[in-house]
Amino acid sequence: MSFPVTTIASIGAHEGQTVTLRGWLYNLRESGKLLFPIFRDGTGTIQGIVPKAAVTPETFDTVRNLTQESSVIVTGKVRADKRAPSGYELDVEKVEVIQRVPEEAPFPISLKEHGTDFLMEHRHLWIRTPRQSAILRIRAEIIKAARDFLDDNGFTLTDPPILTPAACEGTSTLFPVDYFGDEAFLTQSGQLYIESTALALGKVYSFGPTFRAEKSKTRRHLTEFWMVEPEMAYAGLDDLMVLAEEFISFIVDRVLTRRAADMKVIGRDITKLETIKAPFPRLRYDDAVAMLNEAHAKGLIEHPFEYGNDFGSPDETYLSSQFDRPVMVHRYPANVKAFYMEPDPVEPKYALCVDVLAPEGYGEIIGGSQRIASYELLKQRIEEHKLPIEAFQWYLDLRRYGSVPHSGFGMGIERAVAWICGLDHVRETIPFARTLNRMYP
RNA sequence: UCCUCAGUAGCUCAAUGGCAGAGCAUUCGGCUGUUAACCGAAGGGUUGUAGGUUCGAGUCCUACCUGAGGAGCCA
Repeated sequence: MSFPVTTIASIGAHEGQTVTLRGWLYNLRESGKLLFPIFRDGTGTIQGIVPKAAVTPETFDTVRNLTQESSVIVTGKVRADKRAPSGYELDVEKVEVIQRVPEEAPFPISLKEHGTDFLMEHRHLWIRTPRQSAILRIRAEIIKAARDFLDDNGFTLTDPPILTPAACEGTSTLFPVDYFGDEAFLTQSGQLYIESTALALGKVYSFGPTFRAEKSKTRRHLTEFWMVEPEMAYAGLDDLMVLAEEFISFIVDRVLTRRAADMKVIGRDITKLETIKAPFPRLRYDDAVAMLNEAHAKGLIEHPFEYGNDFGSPDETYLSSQFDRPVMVHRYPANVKAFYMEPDPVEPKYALCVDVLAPEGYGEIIGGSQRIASYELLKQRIEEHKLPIEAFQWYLDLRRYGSVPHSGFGMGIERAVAWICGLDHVRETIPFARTLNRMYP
């Protein structure tokens, strides 16, 4: 006799029915002749109950001798129970053991606390725990939401190359790779390439991995991370800021709607996300500097801010803490920003750029700008930054043939996930984080 | 690259310069409603590496290794 195979996430639809679950033993508690095995199947966890009097001696012994993370196929009857955290329990009738974890080499991740190094060393197993699984499901939802938003708003996915001949921006440190005897680099941004696809297709985006060889050791940095980068032809900075705030609002709303159970598992305070609705506050760089100076005068931030610099991490944290939703800081001094950014026609010392700072101290999650449309100005900027002009001829072509105002931004997926999940480090936002000191597993 | 901190049982951590300890995990026993269950017992150690000071070093000193947090840089 067989029963429908179901998932724990949808177990409520089978109340009163006998179902089969395929998963693993998460934990086992025992009270005399009662066993309480907790099963997980990748969609959630559910507690089973096995009274000695209700099953065969063989089934009772099998369950009693199960070890953490042994793989099992369980058949039982779904019963609503107020005592259960999820509202349901499983009256176990039959257990088939697929592989029993031997006790002399037990599953390393216990239910107690572990240190960061140990957990990262066992990341391939750590991801089985409820909290980590929930984060990975939320990450998937954020990516899907980002892509759905762009797909449904007329953007075409265009994949830029990952192997590139030279630095896109000439600033970040790149990972070199041997390319049949020549030197190539892993991409640090698809932007220059999607500028060209935007002039071909109008509105485009890329979604893919990005590599930075900088020796950053902070909670906000990975050497390999994922970015989503929309780019729009015939669009200026104001259009870009509207896109950014609607994009983020959509993603947050989608996560709150579809991943509420996972947000509960990780203990995220969602009242801090329910306020995330467009429009977002807009703050000129100069006004942000004024806020920082005022904060320093009141002793709220340690170091005085020197006009003309880019914001440091403590500065971003202070600025974002002043708002209940992401704040868009725009029009930075052109000389601290990338060579390709369009100067403000009103005051050319400012760049038509925007950084979106996430609330709660999560820092910059989006950086974007209107791109220089003029051939002469772009050529001049490339020369000023001492970039190899030959490598940028194709990029200059975009300004030779039908140049138009165009704009785009990049959003770091891991920083967005860290913010939305309320995590204290981006290493938990991706299945296998690549950091300065870690390549294993 | 710089600054700060850490490294002791499988894991998380104690130990005034004076016998190497606890909780969890594992094994055994007990408990019919447990929620990181609880109670009892057992096994489990080259104190990151190398050198030094000392009657005596997990503890003090020097160098190195590994990791963490932060700065810079960035998303």
